[in-house]
This record gives sequence, structure tokens and C-alpha cells, in this order.
Amino acid sequence: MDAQLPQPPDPDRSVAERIAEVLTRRIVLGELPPGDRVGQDTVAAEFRASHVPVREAFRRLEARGLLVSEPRRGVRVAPIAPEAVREVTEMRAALEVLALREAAHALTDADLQEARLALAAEEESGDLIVWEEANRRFHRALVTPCRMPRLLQVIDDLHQASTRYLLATWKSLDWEPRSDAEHWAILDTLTRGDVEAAAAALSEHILAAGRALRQRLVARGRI
Amino acid sequence: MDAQLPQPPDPDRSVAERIAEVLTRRIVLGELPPGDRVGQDTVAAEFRASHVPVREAFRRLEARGLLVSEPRRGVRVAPIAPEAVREVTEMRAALEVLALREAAHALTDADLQEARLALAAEEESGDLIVWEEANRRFHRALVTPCRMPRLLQVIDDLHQASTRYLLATWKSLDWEPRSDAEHWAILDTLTRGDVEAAAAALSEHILAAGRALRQRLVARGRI
DNA sequence: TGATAGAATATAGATAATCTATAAAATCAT
DNA sequence: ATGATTTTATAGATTATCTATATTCTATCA
Repeated sequence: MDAQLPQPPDPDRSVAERIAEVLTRRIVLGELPPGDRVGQDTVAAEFRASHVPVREAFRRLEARGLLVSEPRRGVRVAPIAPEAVREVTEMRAALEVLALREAAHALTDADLQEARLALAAEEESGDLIVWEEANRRFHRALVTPCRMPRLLQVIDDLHQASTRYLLATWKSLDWEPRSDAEHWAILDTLTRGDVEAAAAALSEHILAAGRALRQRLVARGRI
Repeated sequence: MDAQLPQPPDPDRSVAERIAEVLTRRIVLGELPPGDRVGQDTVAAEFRASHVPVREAFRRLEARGLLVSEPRRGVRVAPIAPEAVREVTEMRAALEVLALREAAHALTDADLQEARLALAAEEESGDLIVWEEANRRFHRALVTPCRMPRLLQVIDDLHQASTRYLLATWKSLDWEPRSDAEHWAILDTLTRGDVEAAAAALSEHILAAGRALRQRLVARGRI
């Protein structure tokens, strides 16, 4: 791991925020594997910062479930367990359905167009990470119009966790594009104005993806 | 406000944790009103601590939605807005129903007994704060057996927010015990093993309480 | 007189050096 | 070899200090 590039000072964002952002990316992408200890002095040295903003960044990531903190023993990257995958999946299903139902009232043509563009980007992606970016963009397009910031924040945190589980499980190699059919089906029912059908499809889609992920994770764990 | 009592050192909990706990209580109870600025040096002086653990406590409370942070301007107590009440209510309904469905598999007689005791405590309470404690205990008894720590944490944060809205709106004066009938109905259906009916009743109960709260809040806002 | 530009002040955010307590590692004695 | 003990590394916290920004106060001018 090479040293942090001298980031533009950017006085609008605190040092803690920038550290939190970089650490988040590393954990989600799997560069920092589950269980790894994250030393505050190491991080501070890398970012040429003191331990104060580092600790603040730790607290943010802890709240998002990416780090776990043990008193007097520092923090480590949260483990990846099948039960956690199930939990995050079910929470996402419940909350994205809620957000979609609320968003449906306010859904504009531009929102639907954005969702379509996201699905097009999915189909053009040859890489798991790129596909996941488009996948996230699609889900976000469906729920963002609900205008419920707290709900959207929690959904975002959960999706981040999902992404981490996905990337840790599929490793970009043995991956082929999938589930796009479900995505189009959700978008179709929504375009037709059938919110309940779209909600049901979205829920089933999230749960199915979660089941597949968990199965694969358990299988990998047994090898 | 008098000075902080010399707390037992308690080496198992960090200074940041203790500060976060006390600030949480003050915000939920309304001692720190919405919009109030919370100065880091003021808090540090009161707890005879440095600004470092204070800032960590701020980050924890920010993640729970009790504080909002404005860059270079510090933190203030989160405002109480009808839209936020609605948001928290709907999230609670969705997530507590999910938790209840999962908990139902594992529900023991002891859990049901705990719920009954909580309802008895509600009926004996003459004070809004005491009632709310029992109310929380009841809801917790229903969902805790699901054994999904992340879900339970989010539910807990949301319930804390609900409590704050409740106490800010009803002010302990013009309050009379209510909604206990709904509580008993939920418990009855659950005792009979009808999980779906209990889930529906729980959802409707949370949403109804939220509607009442929001109406009252809007009415108060107009006076 | 009132609005506004500019100086003064308070404070958020951050640094650096330092301290204590504890967990982990290394060493020593049996 | 193994168990006890010392050493070492580091988390958590303090204190003093620094800079940049918000806010407040004040003085000037239309």
C-alpha cells in the first residue's frame, strides 16, 4: 500500500471525513479484510494527521457497521458472517420497499430515465465492481425521490454493507452479469404505475440476491 | 445546570462513552432543546475532560440522529420536524414488524411474561417518562428474541428518537395513559400464536401513535 | 439614523508531545 | 517445556498550542 496522495486541502471537508471516506472504500472493496486490526497511529501516520481525527473516523465507521471496537484493544474490520448477510438483506428489503412506496408518489420521468440508464450501464459492465456501481445507482434511483433523509442514510449504509459482502464473496473472477431481468421487471411494473407489484418484486429481488450470496458464502466457508 | 457528579471511574467504559450517554439522556429528555448549540469546550469543562472524547461522543450522537454537525460551526441538537417524526415512525413500523416476525420463531414464555410485566408497569405509571420506559420495555421484549444485533440497534436508535419526539410534544402535563388496549391486543394475538395478526397490529399501533404525535406537534407549532 | 465595512473575539478543528493502563510478546526461571 | 514475569506496543486520554472561520462588536459613512 503506497502512501496517501497529497489530497487537495479542501477546507469544506474535515480531515476526519476524508479519512472515513478512504477507509470506507478500502473496507468495502476488501483491501482491508475482515478481522484486520486498524491501528490509529498507523492510519494517522499514513494520512499525516494526528490521532484525533482518526478516532473520529473510527467512530463514524463503527456506527456504519464497518468497524468493530473492542475497549482498550482498538478497532478491527467487521467480520463477514452469514447471519449478518441475512440481517442486512432483510433490513434492506423492508426499508427499500418502504422508500419505494413513498417515492412512488413523487416519481418523475427523469427518475425512471435515470433508473433505465443505470440498467443500461449494468449491461455494459464487464467487471463486478462496475456492475455493482450501476446496481447501486439503480436502487438509489428508485428510492431517492422519497425525500426521507434518515431512511436513505440507513439504506445507504446497508447497501454499502451488501456491496462489501458481494465483493468478498464473488471476487470479480467467477462472476457473470445476472439478475438484470429482475431489475427490468421492477422498472416495468413501476413504469406501468403498479407500485405494489414493483414493491413486491423489489423485495423478492433483494431477498433472492441475499439468499444467493449467503449460500455461496457458506459454501466457500466449508471449502 | 450543576456540575457533573464525580462518576465512578469505571475503567470498562471510555470517557467518550460516558459523555455520549449523558448527552443522549439530556437530549431525549428535552433538557437540551432542539437547535441548541453544544460547544465542545463547554462539555469538556463540565466533564473535566479534554475535547477529544467530547468530539468522539459528538460523532456517536450524530450517527444516531440526535446531533447535527455543521462544518466549522460545531454541532447542535437535531431539530424536531413533523417530517422527521413521520420518517422515524414508518421506519420503526417496518423494522419492528420484521424483527417481530423473526423473533416469533424463538419467542419463549419468559419473553411473553416480560412483555406482560412491561404492560403492568405501564398501567401503574402515573408519569409520562415512567410510562415511556415501560412502553420501550414492551416493544423491546417483542423484538429482542430475533437475535439480529444490527436490526435491534437501528430499532433502538429509532425508538430513542420517538421518545424524544413524544416527550417534547406532550410535556408530561396534559398526558393521560393511552394505547394500552392496543398493546394488550398485540400481546394476545402473539400469545395465541397468530404472528401475522400480531405483526399487523404492531405496525398499525406504531403508525397510529406516530400520526397522533405528528398531529399534536403540528397543532402546537401553529399555536 | 441606519446600514455596512472592518476589527476583535470566540470557538471549531487540528497538531504535537506526553502520560497511563492494558494487551500482547518476549524472556527468564523452574 | 512450561508457567510466571518483564518488556514492549499501543489504545485512550490530557494538555498546550495553532489556524481558520463565525460571530459579534464597533466605527464609519451615506
